[in-house]
Order: sequence, then structure tokens, then C-alpha cells
Amino acid sequence: MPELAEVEYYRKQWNPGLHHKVSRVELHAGKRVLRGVNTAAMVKALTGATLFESEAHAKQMLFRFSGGNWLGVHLGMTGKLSVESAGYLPGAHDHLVLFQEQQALVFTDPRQFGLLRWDTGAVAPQWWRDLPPAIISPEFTLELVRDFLRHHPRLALKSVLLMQERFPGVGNWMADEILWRAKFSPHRVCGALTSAESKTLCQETRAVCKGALESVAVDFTDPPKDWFFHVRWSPKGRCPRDNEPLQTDTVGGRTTRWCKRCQG
DNA sequence: CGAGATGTTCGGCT
DNA sequence: AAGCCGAACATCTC
Repeated sequence: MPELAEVEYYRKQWNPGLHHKVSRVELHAGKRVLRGVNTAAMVKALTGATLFESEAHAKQMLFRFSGGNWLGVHLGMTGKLSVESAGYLPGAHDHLVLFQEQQALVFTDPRQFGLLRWDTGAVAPQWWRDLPPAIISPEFTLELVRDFLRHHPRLALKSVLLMQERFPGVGNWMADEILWRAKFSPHRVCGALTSAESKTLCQETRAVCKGALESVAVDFTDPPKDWFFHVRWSPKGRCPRDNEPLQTDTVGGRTTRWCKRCQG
């Protein structure tokens, strides 16, 4: 599920736990989502720690606890964060549960394409500080986008939008939405865009992120009615602009829906 | 029952 | 040699 706006929504699900102490930690040591984590040390460190704040950046989340403890969360394809009662009994896919006096903070991920990380230190971990500029930030500039396209002249637009190093937080449905709004074929290659077209791509990328943050991120409400979002899930979908049946292709290894008529 | 799923990484080919 | 593609990861749903 989770792309930029869904991630921001899930981050907030743990807000009831802010400023509360973790009394007990349950986790599934040895599972894929905890690869590379020293789980014994992490349990020890987080037990008794207070959750102070959290932040989302693209598809990444970071939770800061007392004692210089940082919990990184990536939701992968099927990850979710939720709050349950203090007496919650963890299910098979609840790979990390932080129990507090009033509630339990749960990380669930059946497919385990997600990733948990635990770091210690006075400042946020290096991997977090190294994340590329958020699309919504002033540092995400047209120059940056143009430069990136220039470096991948033969790559399809659909594929380039999925590259987290330049378009952090964009996932499969957002990429399709951006291309539909910009009226570009997903198969078109980066090197083929005129300078005006790369500006359009950049603008629509920003607009889709903003719109998603204003709807999905708030309470999981769907984006506005006129979005491509609503028709792209089914092969029977039709273009909201011209009612043309949608085309389904695999581009960059991902299912891609688009309108052959208006996305030249 | 088989196919596909809103993601990332790795290995191999060009 | 960088860039690109397909496979793999683990499980559930349609």
C-alpha cells in the first residue's frame, strides 16, 4: 500500500503513544523485517524508553525515543502501523509491538518487504540524514529533476518516477497519476522530454504529492473525485478526461495504467 | 488454484 | 562501466 501520503497517515497512528513510556517490547527476532537488527539489544534499550516524536520522509519513518534511541520503519508493500489496546495479543504478522500503559503500538507486515531499523545516538542516524530532498520541499527543484532526466536518457518516464533517490515517496499509483496529469506516455523516455515538458513533469509531481498529503495523509480519504486514482485499479477503468478505455502495460516491472488517447 | 499485489535489492547482461 | 531488466523476497486476496 504505502506511498508518501499513506506513510504519513500511518506515522500518525502511533501518536497516542507520544510522551508515554514503553513497558514491554514483543518482536519476531529472525524475521526478514528485522534483518540486520540486534533485537536483544533493541528490546533492552526500548523497554522503559519514552516515545518523544516521529517524522515521515517519503516512504521512511523515524521514531525518536528517550536515551538516544531511534526506530526506523519502512512499510514495504503491506506494512501498517496501528494502535491497539494495552492487552493486545500480537498476531502472526505483528513483528514489533511496543506495549505502553494505555495502548500497544503495533507494526504489522504479512509480506515482510518492510524494514525495521534501530539506531542509537544523539542525532538522527546517518541513513535518515542522507535521504534525498522531499518533493514538497524547496530543495526539490526543476534543475534537480532536469539533471536527473539527463542522466537517464533511455529510461522510461514511469521507471524514473519510481526512483526513490530523486522522487522519494512516489510509488506505483502516484507515478501513474503524475503521468496522466502531465499527459505523457509511461513508455516515453527521459531523454525525449523538451525543457518545457520536464517542467510540466516536475510541477505535476509536486501537485500529486501535495494533493495526496491533503487527502490520504489526513484520514485515509481518497484523493479528489477527478483524480486518475479512482479508475486506475481496474483493467476496465476509463480515462476521466475522454472516457477512453485504459491501457494496461508493464513498465519498469510494474503494472501501469494509462490513456492512449490523451497521454501521447 | 494461479496470478498478481501501492516496494526494494541483487545479480547479470549490455 | 554505468545503466537497465528481471528475479527474488513472503504472504494474502481475487
